[in-house]
Amino acid sequence: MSLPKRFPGRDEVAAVRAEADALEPGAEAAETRRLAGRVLGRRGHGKLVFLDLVDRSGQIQLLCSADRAGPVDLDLGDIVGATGKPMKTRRGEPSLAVDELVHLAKTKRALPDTYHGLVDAETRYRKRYLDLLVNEETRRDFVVRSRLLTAIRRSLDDAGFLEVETPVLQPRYGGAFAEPFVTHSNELDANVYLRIATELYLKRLIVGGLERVYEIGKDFRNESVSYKHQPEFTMLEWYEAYADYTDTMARIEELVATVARETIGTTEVAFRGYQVDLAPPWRRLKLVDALEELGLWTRDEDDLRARLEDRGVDTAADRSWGQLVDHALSHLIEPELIEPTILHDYPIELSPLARATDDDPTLTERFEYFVAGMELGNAFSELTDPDEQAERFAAQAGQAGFEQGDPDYVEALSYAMPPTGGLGLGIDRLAMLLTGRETIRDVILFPVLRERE
RNA sequence: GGGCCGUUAGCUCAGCUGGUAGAGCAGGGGACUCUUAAUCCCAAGGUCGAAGGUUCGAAUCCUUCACGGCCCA
Repeated sequence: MSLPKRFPGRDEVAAVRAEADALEPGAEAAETRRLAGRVLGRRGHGKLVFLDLVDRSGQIQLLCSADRAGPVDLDLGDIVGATGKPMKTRRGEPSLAVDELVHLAKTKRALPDTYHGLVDAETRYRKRYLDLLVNEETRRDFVVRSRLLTAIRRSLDDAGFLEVETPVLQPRYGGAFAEPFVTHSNELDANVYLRIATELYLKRLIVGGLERVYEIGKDFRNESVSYKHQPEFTMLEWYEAYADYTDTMARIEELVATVARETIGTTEVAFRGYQVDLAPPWRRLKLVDALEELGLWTRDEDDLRARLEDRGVDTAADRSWGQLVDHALSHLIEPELIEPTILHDYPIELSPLARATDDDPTLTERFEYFVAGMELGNAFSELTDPDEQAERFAAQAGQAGFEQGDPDYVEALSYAMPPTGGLGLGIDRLAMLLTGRETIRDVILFPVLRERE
């Protein structure tokens, strides 16, 4: 027997539920409604059967009496279409009194336990469809993620930004310190890299006069996996001509607060045991002051290494003063930045694409911002001078894990780039914050896992 | 890469110092017209992650491997 290929005129479960909820217990509405979804609960009572029907909008009880809808023959997990009238049971449960129930799809396997849900982390990630089916919170959190992206786009579009797309496959990778994935183009007979950042292409567009651009897309970093790292992750980058990093600070704190209000209805979030308010203004803290407070501000590499070792930090892998500062930042400062904090004015050695500050040529107009001990993103007043950019690249050339240099990008700058404020925001981390999920795997539908067998 | 923990029925979990595998839910059969983890009765369900080893006997002890989780690098 062939099952129906469509079910037109469908109503949303949540809407019908609201309609039914407004009735008096025992009452039934006059209007017919049509619902479709998956049956996740059944309470048989002889010729009266109660089903729990779930669609993306919510859950409602179907009341099927044999004399009205005929016998009910289905398994938990089947997808059905129900036609009937909104009603409220004598016990006050909003329901649909079913006149006709049709099978739209039949399950051939038993669903995971709908009471305990699907708990096993590995199965939840490998078979996300089951996680979504059975765990309402999973469904809810991925809706939040989707709305968050919509809210970001709306905010930036309203502010006059253009959404653009730049290459994922790049002949030369840049814009961040990271290990790339390498692949090969048969046609070009050349290695190409999966992008680690969109930065250098987006700034070419600023040179080209697009003034305000952003891209939301995947970056790829061939590095370790942790609760806040995945090899494939989603990043927002924007670039705004005629703005500096102070303008960017104002824009990001406003954006995050707006997105939070639009997606979860509040700027107050609970994350990793902390309760934080994302509403601006965020705390501003100079990196040098933060280091000084810890007794770690020194320009001397050996001295800094000794002070870090005194605090039990293993610096064996750090091969420069800059790396030591970075290590101090991630191990000793970042975990303490609980309230939303903008940490600014980074050493020039760590910031080859950022413009120097007016007061101190060894520092740059760069900031990173943190919430609940986790970095959300990175931003700066963009270095626009082609000669200085070429020198900065040269200074880093050959150092493992550092910026590779990009002559084509330097050439673009030589056509004059307006002063520009740029920013990156880790979308997955923002999703973690807004959903309260403690691991990035819980906000990425299909996180990386090793292949079985 | 290192340390620790985990892997038993479709799902959630028991299984003691080694004696040959259990429950609840789901799935099968039946009863039941206001239930909501509905209830009740019946029957069924397993390469105990994999491979070796110790032992009369291994889900249990040992070794290696796979996958996952947490922490560290």
